[in-house]
Amino acid sequence: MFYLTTAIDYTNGSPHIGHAYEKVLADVLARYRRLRGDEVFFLTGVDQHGQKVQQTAEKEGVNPATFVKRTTKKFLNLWEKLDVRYDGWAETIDERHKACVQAILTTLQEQGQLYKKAHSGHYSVRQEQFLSDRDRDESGNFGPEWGEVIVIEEENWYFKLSEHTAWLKEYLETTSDAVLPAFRKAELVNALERNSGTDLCISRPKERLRWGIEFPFDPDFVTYVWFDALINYISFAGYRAAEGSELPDFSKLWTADERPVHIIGKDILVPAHGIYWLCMLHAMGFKDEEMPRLLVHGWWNIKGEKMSKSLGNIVDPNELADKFGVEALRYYLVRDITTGKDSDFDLERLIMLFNTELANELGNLCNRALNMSQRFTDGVLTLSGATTEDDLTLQQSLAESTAEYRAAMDEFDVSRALQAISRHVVHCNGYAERMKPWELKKDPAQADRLATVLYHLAESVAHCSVLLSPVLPEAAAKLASQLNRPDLLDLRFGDLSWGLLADGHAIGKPKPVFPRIVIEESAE
RNA sequence: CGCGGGAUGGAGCAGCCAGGUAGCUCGUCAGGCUCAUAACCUGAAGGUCGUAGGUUCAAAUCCUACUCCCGCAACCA
Repeated sequence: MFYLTTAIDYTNGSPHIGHAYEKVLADVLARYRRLRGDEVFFLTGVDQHGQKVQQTAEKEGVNPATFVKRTTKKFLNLWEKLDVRYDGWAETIDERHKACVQAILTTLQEQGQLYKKAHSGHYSVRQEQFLSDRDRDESGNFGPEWGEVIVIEEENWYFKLSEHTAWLKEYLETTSDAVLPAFRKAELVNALERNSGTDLCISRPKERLRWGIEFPFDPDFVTYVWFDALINYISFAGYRAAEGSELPDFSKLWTADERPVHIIGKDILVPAHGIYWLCMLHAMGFKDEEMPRLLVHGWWNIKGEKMSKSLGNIVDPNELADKFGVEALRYYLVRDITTGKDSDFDLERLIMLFNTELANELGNLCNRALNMSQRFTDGVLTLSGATTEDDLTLQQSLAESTAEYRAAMDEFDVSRALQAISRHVVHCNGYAERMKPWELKKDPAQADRLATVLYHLAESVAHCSVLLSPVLPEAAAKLASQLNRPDLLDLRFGDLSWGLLADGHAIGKPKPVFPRIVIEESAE
């Protein structure tokens, strides 16, 4: 079983292009693994507790539960719109999740992994948070943005993180695929060296934060982010689930032979996932070979700058999907970035990539191939002709592209996989140009040759539609249906050998699947 | 000596981990084709791979130093 998760999004605002990227990437990988024939469980969801939610809800004069329901809906709607198909949906206000968190806390408490300690420090009454030296301005004072700053003492629960960092270091050093890509691991290891010896504060007193999960053995406290949000990866996978919870069977999802993959952004690797989460799992008794692999993706920047609310350059995925189509957006998000690195979000590139690679190259290939079959052979494919060098080269091109596609996808490099498809598409267009079926049809003596050429083109389209299906499920379905073989999408990777289309198969009528994006008004 | 990323023809990128003719897309220029979504195909111009050293028969790729840009300390994938 391939168990794939994403970070869960904080329900304090609206989803932006980065949220969409992560989920589309996960969806593509999940669909690809299904294509490979693997059993897949894809979990995503939302993080609904915490102070920010509590504050924003108060500001808007609603209770946090209502507020959270409203923002959660925005994410749910977006995933539906973008065709993100998950198997499990995590909401941290879910009672089953709370029960799991509390069970884990109880066990760790019994095992002596938690302790209570008083901490005194500078506290901003306005911002409702403790301040550190980093929050001081140049002159060493806390600026007016913090309002009244007082010194208070507060008790909290701590997790003995320091008892696990030695293990973590060893684990990271001996596990090559603990963090991908490799340079992210280097970052994590360095951070670990600087940062060991301290424990992790995991609670907030209720008078400060009500909107959270109550400590089972100390009802004056709620958990603070780590022992809540991070737990979602196991709570919704059925870890310590009660009878009749309708959650999955944890022992089947979380296995050593196919370790889970967590897709996360680069910002939450250090320290949240790379240190806290792995140490938490270790404390719970997870073995090295059960540790999740962390697939760390980069960010979409805007003209070289970070996307942020304060800069006002947030890109809204809803708008893009409405304007250019879901398929164009999905394609762009996984095509124009190398998994792990940052990329620049550029509308012109979105349009350019869709128009050239999908509309012009692939779309046009499909359209011309099917159209010629319809016009020249009444849509019936036949295999009677002899196979020439050109035909074999095309078949080889397809085989190579398919292999490259697979290798790239297995390394989570969707962009490279898509380029491999493109390479074959271009080969096919060149093949059509050289074979000139439109000339062959003028000579009745060439009927067999014509049929062979058209078959090679149609067969290529069939393969491409299958390969494309993880990224563009809707377009793939349209292509398969135009080929009169909607069942193509039920195929597995291993079925992809030459000859998907049978002798005598009648294809359907072509209709452009990727209409070019034309920018009418240059306004904006 | 904080940590990390980036610097490759006009633009955007890949290649670097496992050295061996510098690759892709867009753009430009010149041809060709007409089955097709003004789509397709062919060819050309354009790069001393940030700088300076080093290792090597051989360096974009490994090592050292340096320069510039961007992140990590603010909401945020």
